[in-house]
Amino acid sequence: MKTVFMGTPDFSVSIAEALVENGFEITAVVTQPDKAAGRGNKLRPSPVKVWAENAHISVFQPEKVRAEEFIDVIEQIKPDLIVTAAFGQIIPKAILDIPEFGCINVHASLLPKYRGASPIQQALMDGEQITGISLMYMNEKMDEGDVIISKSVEILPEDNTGTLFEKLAETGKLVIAEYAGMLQNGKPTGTPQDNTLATYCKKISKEQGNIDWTRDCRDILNIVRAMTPSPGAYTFLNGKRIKIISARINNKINNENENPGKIISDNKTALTVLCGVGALDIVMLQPEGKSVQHTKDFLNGYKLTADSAFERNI
RNA sequence: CGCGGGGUGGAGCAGUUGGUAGCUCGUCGGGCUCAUAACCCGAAGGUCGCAGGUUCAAAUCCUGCCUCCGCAA
Repeated sequence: MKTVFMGTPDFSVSIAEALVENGFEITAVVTQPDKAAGRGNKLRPSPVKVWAENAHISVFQPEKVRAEEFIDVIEQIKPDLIVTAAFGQIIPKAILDIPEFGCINVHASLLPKYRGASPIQQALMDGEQITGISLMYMNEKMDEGDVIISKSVEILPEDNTGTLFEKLAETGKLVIAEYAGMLQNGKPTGTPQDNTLATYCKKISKEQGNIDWTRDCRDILNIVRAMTPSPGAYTFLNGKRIKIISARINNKINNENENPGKIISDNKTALTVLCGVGALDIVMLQPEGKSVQHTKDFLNGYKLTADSAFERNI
């Protein structure tokens, strides 16, 4: 099965690996152009590009896949199948019509819920307890095509975007394997989505990680989970930015608080922050310029005072 | 050349008018206790990121490099 793979981040790499493991012949990989990123603004290739180069697969990085020249490229390759996973661009009909087995997309949610750019983060932010992987045929709309396989994944209270990402990547591999099996009987058929149940998620922004301590502790915890490990949930202490990596609901404080953000600590092991409703026990955090550390270690070197409090702005 | 912070015993930090290093936690041993993650006593553990330079003397000053991290894009 001559396949063209399109994807960009680590999640896509897992899917690409699964394709190879299941006997798909990836003849070309399409990924986003290198961008100046990170410290020093150096050009960084996407994870998928790195993977493809190591596997000696030719890489295409079109600025826009709808460009004529790129469509010509795909026509020349004449793939039997195109697979996308977190690619980041809508594929034009001219390309969708090329492969005999169609264009399929691996999406990290149980469609029709969470169509769009950040299904994993949004599910966590909403406090969902279940999500999953959907394998679907692509059409010209975003994540609206017929679903071929849908596999659910449980979200645990301690999950964050990082851990859920890994679980979904694993599940994605299983889905690919299942799909490979279905191909034995010809082109699989999909089931149309119920558009009335559809929900959408936008790309998340860094500003969403700026913790508003006046909110309910459950909401704040969900934001922390959704924003970790990247781009991170943060707050400020004495003008210094501190990332909250993980936290737990403090089950001794359930009431509304007058001074959200206030820190209650024994300066030894516990660091509790009052929220609008309830409170959170910080488990791991990361001070500006420092590495991730346990609350206990943080308290060891940073002595708090009785009126220490987290603030929303500097 | 985007801006900035840091690399000191296992961990988190202090120590920059230069004089071979200190705190808290942890670890190990002992004690107290019905018991303890609590308390008391004691011990081990560091060529202060690397390489040069200045100096009688550098963790502390200068130069170069490596490396970790925050912000911005």
